[in-house]
Amino acid sequence: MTDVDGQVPARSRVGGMSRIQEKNRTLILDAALKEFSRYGFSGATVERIAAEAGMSKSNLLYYFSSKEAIYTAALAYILDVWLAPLKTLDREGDPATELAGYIRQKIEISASFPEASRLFANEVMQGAPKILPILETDLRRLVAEKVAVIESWIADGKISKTEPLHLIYSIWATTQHYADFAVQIRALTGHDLSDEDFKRETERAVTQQILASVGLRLPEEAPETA
Amino acid sequence: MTDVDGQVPARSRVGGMSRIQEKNRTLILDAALKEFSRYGFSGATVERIAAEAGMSKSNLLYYFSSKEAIYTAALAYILDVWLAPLKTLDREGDPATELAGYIRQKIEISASFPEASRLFANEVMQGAPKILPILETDLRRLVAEKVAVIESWIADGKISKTEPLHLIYSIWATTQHYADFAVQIRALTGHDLSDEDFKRETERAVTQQILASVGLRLPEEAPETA
DNA sequence: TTGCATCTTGACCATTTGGTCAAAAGCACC
DNA sequence: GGTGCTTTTGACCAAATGGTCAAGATGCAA
Repeated sequence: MTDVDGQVPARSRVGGMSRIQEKNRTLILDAALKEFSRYGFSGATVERIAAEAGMSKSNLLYYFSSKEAIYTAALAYILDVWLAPLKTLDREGDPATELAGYIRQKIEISASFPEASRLFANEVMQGAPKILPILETDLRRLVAEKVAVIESWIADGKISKTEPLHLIYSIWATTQHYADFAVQIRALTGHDLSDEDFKRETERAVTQQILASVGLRLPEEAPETA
Repeated sequence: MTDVDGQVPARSRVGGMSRIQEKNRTLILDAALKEFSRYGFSGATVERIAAEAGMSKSNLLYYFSSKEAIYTAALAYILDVWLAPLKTLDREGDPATELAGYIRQKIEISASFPEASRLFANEVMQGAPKILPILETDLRRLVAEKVAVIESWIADGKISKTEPLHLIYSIWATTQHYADFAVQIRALTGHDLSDEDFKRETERAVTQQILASVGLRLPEEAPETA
């Protein structure tokens, strides 16, 4: 996770921060996520973030030394969540199940943290000024690893011949699309991933499509928890 | 195309504008496209757009009354290009050829006007403040029409049963991804759609994937023009 | 060349906004 | 209740930026 941090006021309880600090930093990061994802870095204002977090601008700047520091911290705040699903792709597992699981997680995140998706998209679209280093190291390594997994599936004849990178890109693209372009989708259909039915249908459609592209079919639905 | 316009200085040659006006408006719109797609609406500065267009800020504001007017005009400037490919989907044509053609056009645009793609993505991600009305009318109508086309293909047994909307979304998502997330892709692979080989490979991979999802295979490559 | 509309610009203004600072309010511990 | 840290805030500042304006340059028809 390289440098990415947001400076903590001077001497804090060793190994952690005070209750107040912890609470406020979280409040701020949540507000920042909302603001930055809605308006982008330049469009966001520190004042509004502070208001959303329920404190004065000065106080916010007591916790984070600058707008940039808030932004960077917000990015770091979501990055783990963002990358976690890919890490679960397991070479030993059944490809259909693995891919379906990955897609389910991605869509779940698009549904529950659309702001995270948009923040990330925004950052990358602006040229990834803050996280390019991470993309070039951590993400690159992770992706290379998973490309190898997919290649092993191909080699074992478990899925049809495919360009692993493009497979990954299209999973990213399709799943994130429902968060990033939610407004457009809503304008066209009135639906939204916050709509349970639409979410289920989306997950099914995306999964079916991706699996078909590597010659697989939908795995059996996991029976309801009942 | 609803309202979307950018005000022309007072009395102009009936039915058109002077040479200078035409030239400068184009210069400005090109510069604006670059700037807005790179920094988003708020992050863009009129000064920089003017510089890029090779004129003073005051002069730019002689042609467009405000930053917002430039932005709106830039959106209108790209909107046609943006929507054109979908219009070509022909019910009478062969589904594999039609879809492949559509995908080719989308990727072509992602490659040659990545700024257009990013500008559009940016606008939609910010809640489509300017073009929501267009999405809800023109785009909605166009999409409904093409959904019907796809449904007719399904009814005729030409492609396998699919959710037409999701099919369209995934074509949008995958093709635009290569423009919007170009930086990320470059960070991972060093490649880019400006790379002819990579572009060809991408087009092939995306087409293959989309076609497979509806039970089709790649149509024969059109032989080289030789 | 003159006269007029178009075009172009620098000086200027008001507002927004990121960030500083010193002082006040809380709070914990003796 | 005093002492010293942490937390909180309003007043304030400087830079950036969108937009105005009056004056000057340019192009063009007669």
